[in-house]
Amino acid sequence: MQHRQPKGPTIQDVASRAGVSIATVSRVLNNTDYPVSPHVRKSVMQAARDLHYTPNLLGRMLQSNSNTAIGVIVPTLQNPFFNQVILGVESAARKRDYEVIIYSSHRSVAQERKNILSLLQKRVMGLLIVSIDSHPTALEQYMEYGGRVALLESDFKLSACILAQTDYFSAGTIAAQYLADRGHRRIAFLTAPITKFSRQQILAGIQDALRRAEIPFSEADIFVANTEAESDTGMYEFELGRQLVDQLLQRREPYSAIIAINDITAFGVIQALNQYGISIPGQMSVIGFDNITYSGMLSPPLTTVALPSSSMGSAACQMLIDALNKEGDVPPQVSFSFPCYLEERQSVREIPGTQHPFHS
Amino acid sequence: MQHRQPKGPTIQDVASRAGVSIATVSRVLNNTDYPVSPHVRKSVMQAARDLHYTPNLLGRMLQSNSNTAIGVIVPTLQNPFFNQVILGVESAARKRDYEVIIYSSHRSVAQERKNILSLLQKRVMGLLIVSIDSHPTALEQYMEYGGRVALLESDFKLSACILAQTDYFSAGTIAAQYLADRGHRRIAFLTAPITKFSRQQILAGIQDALRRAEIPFSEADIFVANTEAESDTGMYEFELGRQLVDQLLQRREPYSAIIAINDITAFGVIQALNQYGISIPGQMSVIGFDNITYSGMLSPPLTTVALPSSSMGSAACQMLIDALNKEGDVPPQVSFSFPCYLEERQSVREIPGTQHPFHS
DNA sequence: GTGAAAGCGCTAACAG
DNA sequence: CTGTTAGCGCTTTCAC
Repeated sequence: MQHRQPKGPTIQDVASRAGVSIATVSRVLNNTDYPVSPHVRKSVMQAARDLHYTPNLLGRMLQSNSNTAIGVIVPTLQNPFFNQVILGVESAARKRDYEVIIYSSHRSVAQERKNILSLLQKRVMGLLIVSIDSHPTALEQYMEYGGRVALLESDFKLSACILAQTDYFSAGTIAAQYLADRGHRRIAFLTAPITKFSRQQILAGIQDALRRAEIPFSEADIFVANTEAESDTGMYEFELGRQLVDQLLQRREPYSAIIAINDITAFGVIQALNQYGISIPGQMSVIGFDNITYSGMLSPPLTTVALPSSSMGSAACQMLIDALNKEGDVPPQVSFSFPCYLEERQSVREIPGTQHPFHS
Repeated sequence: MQHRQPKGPTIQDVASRAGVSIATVSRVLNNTDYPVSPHVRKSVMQAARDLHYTPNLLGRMLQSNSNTAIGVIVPTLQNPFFNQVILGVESAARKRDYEVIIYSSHRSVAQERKNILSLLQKRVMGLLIVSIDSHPTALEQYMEYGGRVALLESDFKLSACILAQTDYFSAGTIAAQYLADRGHRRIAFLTAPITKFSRQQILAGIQDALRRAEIPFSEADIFVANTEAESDTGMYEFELGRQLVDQLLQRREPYSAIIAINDITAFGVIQALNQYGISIPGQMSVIGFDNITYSGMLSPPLTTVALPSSSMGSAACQMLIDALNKEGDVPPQVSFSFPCYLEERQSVREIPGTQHPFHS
C-alpha cells in the first residue's frame, strides 16, 4: 500500500490564494446557483487554475454521499459480444454524465464477488452485471447497502432489480425458420452443453420453428460438446466448433445446414469445413448467433442472428440510472427483453426449387 | 446526482454492537499487528458479520491517502489487441493485490482527458495508458499531483514515466525476412497513413530487411490509404484492406505476397482476395502484425508477426506498481521494449526452388 | 489492551 | 454575498 507524498493542492490552498473561505471556493467550483459576486468568482477560478487544482472526489463523495459512476462487470473482455454490451452502456451513461467503471470477472465467481465488493466499498451504487455466479449472495449484500442492480442475462432470480434479457427463443426461431425457408431439410445444431438458460431457449426456438415447418429434427441432430471450459481467449468455443464438425461428418448424414450456438463456434465450424474441402455455402450452409464484428470478416461472411448486445446495454444502463435518481423506495423488479434480427450474409445458400412462403 | 438513502452500517454501528470503540474495530478489521485481546477481536468480527458490514473505502482513502488501484486507458475495447494488453495488466495487478480500473477513450482526446482527470480526482495514483493525445498536458497535471504514469506506445515525450514500447522495427524486419526466405521477390505493403511512429518503424524494418535481401522495394510498392478515420468497430481497418487490394490488383504487377499493417487489415485483404477468386496462399501470400485471437480463426489461418501485447501490459504494470510503492523521489524515465516473434500459420506459401538460408 | 480525539478534503446548514 | 462550523467514515497518534 503506497502513500504518495506530493498531495497536491486542496480546497484550502485555493481559498487562501484567492483570499476567501473554503465555502466560497466550494460554491464557485461546484457552479451552484448560490449567489457569489462575479469578482470573487473570477479570482477563485483564477486561483484554482494557477494551482492546477482539481477537487478530491473522495472528500466530496464522502460528504455528499453521492456518486455519479456506475460499474459494469462482464465475464470477459476477450469476447466481442460483451464489448458491444459495454459500448451500449457507455453511450447511455455518457448522455447522463455518468462515468462507467469496467471490470472483468474472468469467468471466476470469486473474482466477480471481489469486483462487486470493490464497487460497494467505493460506494458506487449502480451496477450492470453479466453474472456467472449461480448465487445472488454478493448482489444481495450490494443491494442491502442501497445499491441498484441491472442483471443482463442472468440465470438466477433477484428481486427488485432491472432484468434485461435477449429473446433467445425468437433467435432460435429466426435461424431455423430462415434455413427452412431456403429449402433446408436436414439441419444440425452444434452447441456447448445446454446448461444455461439462453442455450435452452435457443434450442427450444429451433425445435419450435422446425416442428411448424414440418422438418424432422431429433436428439440425434443435436451435437453437444461433452465438456465446458470457457477459456478467456474465446478459443474454447472455436475449438468446439471444429470438433463438432468432425463428429457430424463421421455420421455421414446428408446435412445441408449447421446452426452453431454462437458466432465463434461458427468460426470453428467454417474453418474445419474449409479444411475438409467442403465449400460454404455450396455444400454446407452455416448460421450463427451474436453478430460479432468479425462475423463479417470471414470468408464467406457469416450469416447470423444478431443479438441486441449494445442496445440491451444502453437500455439497461438508462433504466439503472433512472432508478438511481429516483430517490426513496426500491421499485419492484422490472424486466424487458429485446428482439433479435437476421443479419444475412453469405454462408447460407438457397436450395434450388424452393418456393418462398410469405410470413408476417 | 443521486443520494441513496439506505446508507448501510458504519464502523460506528459495528463498534456499538460489539461494545467497543471505533478505534478497536478499525484495528481488528484492518488486521494490524496492533495488540487486541482475542476475545474482543472475536466479538468485533462477529458484529461486523452480523451487520454485513463492509468498510467505506472513501473514508479510508481520504484518511490514509492511499489507494491500491491503478487505471488503464485504452483507445478502444473493440480491438482485441488492447484487450490482450489489459489481460496482461490485470494479471500483474492481481499478483500484487491491486485493482485495475479500465477506461476506454473511444479514440477521443477529450474523453481521454476526462478519464485521466477522473482517475486523478479519485486519487488513483497509477495509470497505464495507450494515449491517442498528441499533448501530454493532462498527464503532466496528473503527475503534478504525484501520479505515476506508464506510457504504452506513445507518440510524445513525457519525462519521469515508464515507457513501454514494441520493437516495431524488428517486427517489420521479421515479416519481410520471412517472405524473402520463402522466395518472394515482389512484395507489397498495405497500410494506413504512415503518421504514427509505430507504422514508420514497421516500414523502416521492412525496407531494411528487403534491402539486405536484395529485393527491390520502392515507393510504388507501398499502398497507403488516403484517409484515416479509425472507427470503433475496427471496421475501418478492415475496409482499408479491401480497398487497397483493389488498387493493388489494378496495378497488374506480379506480386506474390502482401504485408498488411495489422491483422484486421489483413482480414480485409483476405476477404477481398477470396472474392476475386485468388487463392491464399496459392496465388498470393498474406502476412499481418498483432496476432489477435481471430487470426487463427480465418481460412486460411493467418501467418502474422505476434506483438507482445500482454507481456508488455504485465511488465509495464509491474514496474508501475513498483514505482508506486517506492516512496519519495520520482525516478527518471525508464523505457523498455519487447521483442516480437513470428506466428507461422497457413497464409504464406513457399515458392518452389527456394533454398533456405541459415540466419542467426 | 483500549478509548478519545484530531483530522483527511469536502459540502451544506447556519450565521452574519 | 461571505464565512464559520459541523460532520461524512475512517485511521492513527496519544493517553490511560
